[in-house]
Amino acid sequence: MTRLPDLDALQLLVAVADTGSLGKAAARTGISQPSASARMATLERRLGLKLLERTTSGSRLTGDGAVVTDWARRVLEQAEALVEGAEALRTHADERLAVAASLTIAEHLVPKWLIELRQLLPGTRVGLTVENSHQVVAALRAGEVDLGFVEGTWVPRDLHSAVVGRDRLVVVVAPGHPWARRKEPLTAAELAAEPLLLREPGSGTREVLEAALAAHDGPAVPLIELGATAPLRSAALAGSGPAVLSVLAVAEDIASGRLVEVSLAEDVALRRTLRAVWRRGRELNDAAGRLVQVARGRA
Amino acid sequence: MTRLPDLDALQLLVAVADTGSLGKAAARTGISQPSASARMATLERRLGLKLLERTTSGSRLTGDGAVVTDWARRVLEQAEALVEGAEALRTHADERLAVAASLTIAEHLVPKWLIELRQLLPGTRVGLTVENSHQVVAALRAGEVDLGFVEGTWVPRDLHSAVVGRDRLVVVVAPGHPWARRKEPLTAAELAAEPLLLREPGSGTREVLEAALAAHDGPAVPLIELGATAPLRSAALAGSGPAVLSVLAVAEDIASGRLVEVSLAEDVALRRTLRAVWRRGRELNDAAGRLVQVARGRA
DNA sequence: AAGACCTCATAGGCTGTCTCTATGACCCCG
DNA sequence: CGGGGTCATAGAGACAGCCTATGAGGTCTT
Repeated sequence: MTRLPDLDALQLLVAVADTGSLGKAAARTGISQPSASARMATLERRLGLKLLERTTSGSRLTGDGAVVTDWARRVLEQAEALVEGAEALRTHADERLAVAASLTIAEHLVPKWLIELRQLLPGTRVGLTVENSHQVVAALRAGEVDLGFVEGTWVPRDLHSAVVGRDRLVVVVAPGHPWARRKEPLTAAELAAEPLLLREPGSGTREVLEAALAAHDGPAVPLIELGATAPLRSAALAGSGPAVLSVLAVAEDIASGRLVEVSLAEDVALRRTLRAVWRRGRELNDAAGRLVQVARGRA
Repeated sequence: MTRLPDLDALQLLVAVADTGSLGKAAARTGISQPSASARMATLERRLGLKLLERTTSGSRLTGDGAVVTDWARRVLEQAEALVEGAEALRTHADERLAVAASLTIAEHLVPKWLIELRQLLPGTRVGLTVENSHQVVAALRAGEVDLGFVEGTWVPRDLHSAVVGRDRLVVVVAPGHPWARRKEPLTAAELAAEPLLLREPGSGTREVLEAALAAHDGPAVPLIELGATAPLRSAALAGSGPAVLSVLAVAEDIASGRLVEVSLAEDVALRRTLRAVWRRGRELNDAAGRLVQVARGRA
């Protein structure tokens, strides 16, 4: 089994990289200097790499150390997003700011927003509920949550809303697929005729796709229908066929080349708007307003 | 300080999600069933969430559990990439397949390729050296490595090469920046006139930018010059100004909306090719060939 | 040139956590 | 109404990590 590293050790490594000294890094992470020394030694032993150049005037990263530190930052970023998200889930509705978000937004965006919000308002407790768009609206109307995030074109009349971003559905294929080498954008008619890997009927992404292809006799009978994003992505990676899903779920796969995005002609409209939603009449309190600002990119 | 979770516990959580049983998950991760039970209990306590619905016929995820598991998968993916990368750095040249890669590729792509390669050829040991493009070529010529990965337009005459992908330099700004709301693509002249956040002269990204803007009197005097990608990204996130860096470094920031990519007019050519390179004469062995295939997306 | 100050490493002792095996309680199914 | 599956509890043991105290080495300043 892969012997996984210790997150505390990675955090310490990053601290050393930032401060240039084992002692300062130890202070920053709240442990003693000898412990930090030992911890780094075991990390180095476990990875089998020399990460630090220890001199009497501090510790600098070796070449390998710099590369590993870069990877470590990414691991920690994801871990912190998990912790923030979990905290938001935990403190639910009984705290200062109760938020409900649809699944895509909750999974991919909310944790990062919360990390940023925490820097702006360190004391704020945020509770997060994960629901579908209709449930989010219901929770808002019932006063169970202060703020909601939904995707879709649909605008409820009795609620305020603000656009915080856009989601794009993309058609992705494994690199071996013929579409991976296409130069010309895919037309709506072509996409409508092709059997695809899709989310189940009734899901948000499926509805967007159906609306976009309705004029061309909707999507063809799917190759596979799956109830969640993760297995859909796996199927696409395995080369089962073209999949349609949110760019948020596959951005990194596209960037790294594990999946190829098939460009679409302009007659295929697979965008949907991400909105913050709240109750009319009830003004946004400070925390909610800030969160919307963060989500919009602190305008 | 944020109490970080234990990676082993996250791995166990994912195993429970996959197998549907604490006992099976325990077996899969190589610990006893009671340990698994206790471990999950402490994870739940630490996060303050009920993750599992324990029944006498197995354990299923709760709603919160499903969301946390999704986040956990992302954490683990990054952690495994770190371990794979570290192993490759460690086993260097004294093993079956020695690889040299330039920094951008090594940081962002190689670990994922190695994870995939390991699934295809479990026994293969890969050694990784991180160098700049010129050093990679030198190492190939000297026979120190079997395979290299470089970025750039430049093609050495005495080496074989295969295109494995493309890198794109992007102009990114924090969401509050005026350019974030632009509709029209940015022209080369406009970009050349604007003070930017840049890598230092001589770096690969800087050279590409200079070549692209040479016709318009090069880039303007930079706002800041930084020697690595990570601080450049941080500066951009902080809103210091428009930054120019590889899309690989900021793909997720763009997807999540923390940074906004400014679209560029067609007269700004900021692409560079990623190539696998090897020695003429010396045929690629099985492992090297597979790795190239993986990098190209198993064509 | 020498003391002050910084760096990191080592030693010894302790606490705490995680582990295992063994067992029990519960439920489903035949 | 047993058998086979689930998970929880209990008690003992091992190991890893932490801390304080100290030492050794280098740098900077006076």
